[in-house]
This record gives sequence, C-alpha cells and structure tokens, in this order.
Amino acid sequence: MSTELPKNYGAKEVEDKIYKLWEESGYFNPDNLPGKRTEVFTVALPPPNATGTLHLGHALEYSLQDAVVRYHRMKGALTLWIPGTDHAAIATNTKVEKILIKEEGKNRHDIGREAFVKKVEDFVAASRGTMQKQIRQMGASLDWSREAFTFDEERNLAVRTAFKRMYDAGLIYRGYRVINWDPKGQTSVSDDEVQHKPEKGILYTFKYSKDFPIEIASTRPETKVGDTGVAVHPDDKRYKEYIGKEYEVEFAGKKINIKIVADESIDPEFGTGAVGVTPAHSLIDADIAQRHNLPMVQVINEYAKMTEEAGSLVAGKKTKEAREIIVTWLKEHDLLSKEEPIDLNISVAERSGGVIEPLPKLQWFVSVNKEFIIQKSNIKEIDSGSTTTLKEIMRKSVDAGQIDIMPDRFKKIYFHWIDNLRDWNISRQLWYGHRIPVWYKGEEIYVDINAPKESGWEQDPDTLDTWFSSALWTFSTLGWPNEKSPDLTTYHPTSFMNPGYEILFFWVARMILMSGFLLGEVPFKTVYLHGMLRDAKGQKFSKSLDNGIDPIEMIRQYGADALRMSVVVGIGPGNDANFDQNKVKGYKHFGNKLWNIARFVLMNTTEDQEAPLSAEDQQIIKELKDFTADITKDMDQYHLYLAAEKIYHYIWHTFADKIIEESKSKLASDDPKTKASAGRMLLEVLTTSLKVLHPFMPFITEEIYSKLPLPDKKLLMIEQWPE
RNA sequence: GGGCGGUUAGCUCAGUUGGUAGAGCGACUCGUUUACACCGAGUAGGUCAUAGGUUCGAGUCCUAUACCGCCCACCA
Repeated sequence: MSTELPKNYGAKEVEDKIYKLWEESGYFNPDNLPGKRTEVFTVALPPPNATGTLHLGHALEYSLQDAVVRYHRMKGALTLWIPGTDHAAIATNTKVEKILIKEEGKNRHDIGREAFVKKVEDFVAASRGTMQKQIRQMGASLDWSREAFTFDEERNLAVRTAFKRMYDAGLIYRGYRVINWDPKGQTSVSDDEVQHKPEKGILYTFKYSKDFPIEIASTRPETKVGDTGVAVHPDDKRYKEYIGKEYEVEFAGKKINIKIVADESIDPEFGTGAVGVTPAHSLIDADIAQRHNLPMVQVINEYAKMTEEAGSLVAGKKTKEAREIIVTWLKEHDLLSKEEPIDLNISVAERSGGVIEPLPKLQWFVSVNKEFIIQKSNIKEIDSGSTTTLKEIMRKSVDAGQIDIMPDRFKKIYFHWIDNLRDWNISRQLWYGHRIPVWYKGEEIYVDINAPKESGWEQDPDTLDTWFSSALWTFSTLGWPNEKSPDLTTYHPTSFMNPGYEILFFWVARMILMSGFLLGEVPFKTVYLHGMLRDAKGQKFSKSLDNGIDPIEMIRQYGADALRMSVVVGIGPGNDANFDQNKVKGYKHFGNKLWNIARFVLMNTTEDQEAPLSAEDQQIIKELKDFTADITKDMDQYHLYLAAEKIYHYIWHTFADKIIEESKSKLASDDPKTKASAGRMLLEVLTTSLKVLHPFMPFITEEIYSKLPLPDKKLLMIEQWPE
C-alpha cells in the first residue's frame, strides 16, 4: 500500500482542522457519546480569571485535565468537562481601576458605581472571548454547550441562594469586628488575601506618662493613643500588684484610660513583658480586649489617617507622620527609654499591594465554628441530622478519605490551615461582584434571594468575596439550586479537580465547605494539585523580568501537542518545574517521529488483517499488552507524568528503534506469511500506540488514525481504550 | 517562630514495596540502510549534599547537620 503522507508533519494546519472535526462531532458533550455508559466522569475546569489571556500555567492545567478527560472518555465513561470563566471580582476590579487611573487619571469613585461597573463588564467581555479561543487551541475537549460564568444569571441565583441558606442556618452573620482593611484598594480582605513582607522596624520602649507605673514596647507608637489596656502575663511578678487597676493618663495630648489585665497570651520575655492593648487596630489585641471587656477606640480611619479620637496632636495626620510626632513627644517628655532595630513583617494586600490597616468595621462573615444541624449528609463520619460545623465538614471530607489530595503532603498543610481558621470575611467594598442579597429599611433587615417587593428598602452596598461564588463552582455549573436538575444528579460529585497548590485554601477548601453545607456531599473525589512553571533559569515569570512566554506562540512554533507533552512529562503533582523551549522542541520532533513511523507502517501494511501472526510477532503483541496494562495503571492513579514518558519511550525506542528496525528483514522476506504477519503486527502496534498517546497528543494521533486502513473506524477520541 | 519540599551525569529531572544507578537535552565518535537529519548506531560522564545509625544489603528507612526554595504566623 502506498502512502500520501508528506515527509514532515505540519501541526498548524492539522490542529485547526481536527478541533473543528471534534467540535462538530458533538462528542465533547456527553449527551452525544455513543454506547451505554454506566461510569460517570466529571471535571469542572478551574475557571480562568476574566482578566486577560492564557499563560503557561493554564497550558499546564488544561493539558493535564484534557489527558484525564480523554482517557476516561475512551474508557467508556459518560464524560463531562465543563468550561467557564471567573469574574474574579477583586482582581478585575483592581485591574480595571488601574487602567482607569492610568488612562483617565480617575479612580472608581470619581466616575461612580454604575459607570465603573459598565467599564469592567466591557473589559471582561473582551477577555473572555480571547480566552475561549485560546483554550480551544490547546485541544481541550470541553463541553462548550454547558459553558458557565461565575457572574451570569444562573450563577448569580446560586450565589444568592447559598447566602440565604447560610444566613438562615445562622452561619452567615453581620458583625462589627476588627478586619483587614486595605487603604489602597478601599476594601476589606480576608485573612488569606493578606501577605507578609519582611521589613526593618524600630521597637520603642516607653511609658505613657510619668505617673504610669509600667513601661511598654511598641513598633507602632502612633496607635497607642487608641490603647485602653495594658496586658501582662498572670505569673509575672513584676506586675502582679497592678493587675486590675485602672489609670487615667495624658498621652500625647490625649486622655486615655488604661486598665491593667492579666492574659496568658503575653510573653514575659519579650520587650518589657507588658503590652499596650489597642483593641481597634490589632486582631490580637481585639481578642485580648474581648476577653477582658476593654473598650475599643478607633484612632485610624479608612485612609490610614489619624481620626479626631486620636487627639489634637496627631488628628488628621498620616500614620507615618503621627509616629514621628509621637516619638518626638515621648523624647521631649523624657518617656522614651529605648529604641532598638527589629525585624518584623508587614501585612500587605495581595492584589493592590496596599499596607493592611486593621480596623473595626461592620462586615459579613461566615462562621466556621458555629454548630448547626446538617439535614442530609453523604459525608463519611458525619450523619444526616447530626450536629456539626463547617470546619468539621472540611476536615472530615479529607480525613475520612472521601477526597484524596495529591500529593499527599498537602493534606497536612490543609489540616493545619483548618485548625487555625477564623471566620471568613466575605464582604468587600468593591463594586464589581455579587451584590450582597440583604436590604435595609431603618432598623429592619431583609435577607432573601430576591429584593423585597415594597419600596423603601435599600440594598447593602457591599459585594461578596470572589471566592464565595467560585466555591459553588462544581454544582452551580450543574443546575443547582435546582436539586432535581438532571446534570446535578448525574454529574455531581465531580471526579477530578486540578488547581494549582496556591489556591488550596482560597478555593479547594471553600468548595469543600460549600458543597458539604449545601449538598451534604463532597465536591470532588481527587484533587490533583499542580505546581508552578518558571522560566528556563528557574525564575518566576513576571512582568518586571519580562520573561513571559505566550503559550499561543509556543503552539504556533511547535504545535499544541508538543506544548502539551512538554508540560506533562516528568512533572509530578505539586512540583514546580522549569519551562524550557528545548523541551517543547523535543516533543515536536517526537511528533515528527511518530508521523514517520506511520508513513513507514502505511507503506508496508497489507489490507489482510487476518494473517496469522508469527511466534515472534505474537511476542511483540504480548509485550504491547503488558505495556498498555502498565499505562492503564498509571492513568488510573493519575501518574500522568510517568505514563506520558513511558509512552514516549515505547513509541520511539521500542516501536521505532527495535520493532520497526527488526521488521525490515521480515518485510523483505520471500515468505509471504512472514511478510503478512509483520505488516499486520506493525499496524496493530501503531493503532494501539495512537490510542494510548491520544490523551496527551490528541491532534496528531487523531490525524494519523484517520489515515489507517481499519474497518468500522470512528473518531479516535471515542475509540475504546486498549486494556 | 512553626511547618513542608529539594540536594542523583555538564543542564533539567525520574527512581513506585530497600536488591549492582536511569531518561531527556548537551558533548564526543561513526553512519544516508524500505519511514524520519525534526534521523540512526555507539562512547564518555555520578563515592546519589554531609555525618552517623538500622540491615546480609540503603539513592530508597531512621537521627542530626549544611545549603537552596516554599507555605503558615501581626514578638507587641
């Protein structure tokens, strides 16, 4: 049989054509898959932020997921992979405001809520379109007919419903508490959105006044005008006699009332062993204050400036200026006894980079420790109708083995996070995002899925933390809150979740929380955490280094198949890896090798696929079966990085280098039986190789498969996986 | 301060339950043969970070140490 294949494989032309073929086949949608399928396999795509374009991290993520999805589809499962995008409230809000400031010199407050939201929406619409196109270029076999957006109508309903149910269960509450305030972004942020940066500071040791008996130490003297107590350790002999006493002192032009309290949390070894308690501007001090009933005095405002309450000396000044003024004042009054340099960490908002200022504010929270009765539970070790907490749901879902986190070591990190978890601040003072479904009229409050019908109600101006809507993703994409939705009953819990380890807390944990509370089940069975890609030198990709690599450019140069292999082979779960273009190039060469293997086989194969196999060829087929069994095992265990490498190795160094080389003499044989056997064997090895490689390099395998002289041929993407 | 990961060939990394060290890339030599130079055949190169321990046997298990990296954490 002669061949019409060209000598070299041209990825670009083939890939566009093949993706179109797949999409038109309808097989990305499980409703159209042929045959009776009892097993179900579902993956919810971690929705990329609607803020930009595809980067290499996405390429990695989609390569892994598509491999898993294609494998299970070929194994005969009813396979659904749902696409979508994330409105990414805080990221998008921040990004668009930055553009606005740059282009028009205005911030969001200058143009107003309505105009700003409109700008964001336009921006998002453009980005989403770009990303969808790019994801298709990766070859991702997503069911586009089910595409979702975290901020569309259906997801909006899911968010409001979730809020309402949690509020009714007493798990969402509004409280005046010290929260992380970002003066730059003008919003509160959750504990997880705060990062720590090392900085040199000065520890000042001083007394409030001459008459005050105890020296305290602080790195932020300006906050001390808001002190209402001094805490010491209960066993500290130095201060025992003062415990319980109250003092009125004149400090930096401000009258403050200080009560001396004993608290176990104080370290007698640090500083003077006495802590000035500032309940309004420190989360820790707020806790101490609560234990001892100390009042809260707010001396810093939302713009990181001193309030009127701070006293005439510093009122209206920026915190930094206030600090200088107060240090000078301390010196003038001979109250400062020590100034020593100290290493400390400052808190910074993840998105805006603003320095966090803890402030007391009225905010909405999810209570993670509050007990409630769970109506229906399929979570192991939590019975329906029993009393539980959100924390327990998060813990048990993983601890009892219903959810497996890969690699193992992240389970420990996950548990540690849960143990230290505080209530989740879910309200944001941003404009782009899900508006909190709460309305006020005077003292009255109304919480529901829809606005009250009567007039005179005003909706809460705040929006929800973007992770609130993401947390619903595995089921908000399947028709929830309609609990009878066929998609929901068929496809949830999902099978596989593949986020980066950096969003284990932000997202994975919150999905477990929400799915547990709202559905009484886990959101997914396996969490395969992937690592980060860095550049060839091991540096992070960053705008300032300008070392970014555009995956679309990689696809243009080497083909999507090559890019996919390069980010899968040899990169275990949870491991970071360096991205080297040479690796991509290597897999492009591999594609070409495979192409030429196919050329060779097609030149030599016979139509006669019934020819008896020689003993030698039978042995080759037997080894092929051992090989596919091994690959199947790796695939089932999600050892994709091993499977891909083994397949590569088999095709190049066993199939091409040994089997084909040795077949040449057989094919040249005068014995027609020997010849026919070899031809049949080669075609079989090629066919099987294409099948096992398909999840990793779907385009080239599909293209070659279409050229094979096989009876009853379907698209390779729905052919039976070789067992 | 607490926790985690890494340290294996020039480079990037595998190494599943402990049984004589592996791949890719790179280097070097040779080679156009029923596909492929985006190729083939071959060669060189490692006291598996260090020091102890368990074992008949350790890259693999245990204990320390060093260096690199990451995560968590408001010593006020």
